[in-house]
Amino acid sequence: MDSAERLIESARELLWERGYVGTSPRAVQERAGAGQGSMYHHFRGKPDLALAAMRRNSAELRAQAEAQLSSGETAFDRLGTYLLRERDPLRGCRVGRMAMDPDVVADETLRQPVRETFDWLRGRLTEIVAEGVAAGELRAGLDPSDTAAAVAAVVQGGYVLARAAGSRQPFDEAVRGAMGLLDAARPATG
Amino acid sequence: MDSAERLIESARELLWERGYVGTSPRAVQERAGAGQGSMYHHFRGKPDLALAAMRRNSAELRAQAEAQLSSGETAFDRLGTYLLRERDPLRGCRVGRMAMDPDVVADETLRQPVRETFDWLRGRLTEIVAEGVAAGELRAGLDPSDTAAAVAAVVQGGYVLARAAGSRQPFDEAVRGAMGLLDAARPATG
DNA sequence: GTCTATAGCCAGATAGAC
DNA sequence: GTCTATCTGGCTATAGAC
Repeated sequence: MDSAERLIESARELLWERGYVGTSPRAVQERAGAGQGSMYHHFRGKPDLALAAMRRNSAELRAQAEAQLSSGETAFDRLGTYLLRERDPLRGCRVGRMAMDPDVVADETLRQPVRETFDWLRGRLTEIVAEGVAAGELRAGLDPSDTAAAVAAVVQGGYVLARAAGSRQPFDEAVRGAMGLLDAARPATG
Repeated sequence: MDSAERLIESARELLWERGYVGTSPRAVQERAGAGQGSMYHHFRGKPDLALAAMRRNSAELRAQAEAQLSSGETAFDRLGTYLLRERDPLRGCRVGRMAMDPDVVADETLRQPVRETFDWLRGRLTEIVAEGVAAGELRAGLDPSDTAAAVAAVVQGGYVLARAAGSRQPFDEAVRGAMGLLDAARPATG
């Protein structure tokens, strides 16, 4: 693994742990075992390196989510696979975390990978809910787009509750709660 | 309003806008129109001032939430009042934001007001869901604690989605989605 | 209570040697 | 490509005068 690669990987980790504001080029270099000169040779500066790291984080998240969202027979199963997948709630979401960072949100370029990731996720969830409704598996009154946003929000909000509590319990409760509500929206049981 | 008061108010605003890591004592002093000496006379340092500001943010949030959670005839109405209350999603939550801050989460003292706020909120929501279930207004299978966590998470996650999108739309969708799912959990309509 | 001075360290970046 | 030197300025805090 060359220097540029190690710098990106280190930036990925630090952005996840400490956010954009809390991550310094110095700290990234140190973790990567690279010097100042190396970093500024490969990247224009902090925003440039962070962008490369964030794009990789986004791609990774999307690949994982897609795997879960396409796994399961029914729409309800696929939503369940996504919601109940094993996560580390106290670590939070490596992409969603960036949305709380003032310097990321203020910069259109830096925000782009974050925006695209969640646009895609909500779109994908919307499709699945719509399939469920079309198949009569979820009640007809359910708005696919709204329901999809709620599902995505439960996961992101679950991270907030878990980190606030210092325990994964609120996260687990929140996703179970979402599953319970989705279950209530099944005509067969509702 | 004296200096100490202005410092706390300025810290409140900056913590909301930029988080703990992104807020410097210098910036707080500048916004408050107070000097170094004044700040370090009234507070031991950055953590001490931040703690005072966070406690006030927590108290304010709790008072607002309690007002909404006690407004409405039925449990379903009270949850609706809470979820659909007017918010500024792009600004995010002044308490939940702190849960994403590494230096806050790492320090038990700083995390305390954040933890207490969400412990209280989830507890309060749990009571309301339990009342709804007991009254036959929400289906019996619904777990009060899990459902409460899901409701709280939708709001916190809605902020993440809105800030990622640069638009309040995903937030509004998420809370409408949550309302739709709660509606599906009413025996009368489900 | 508030001011100014001072301190040591870090952020973020540039320049030029190798 | 990577190194070291250097720069400006901000962070967080302390000390002592007023």
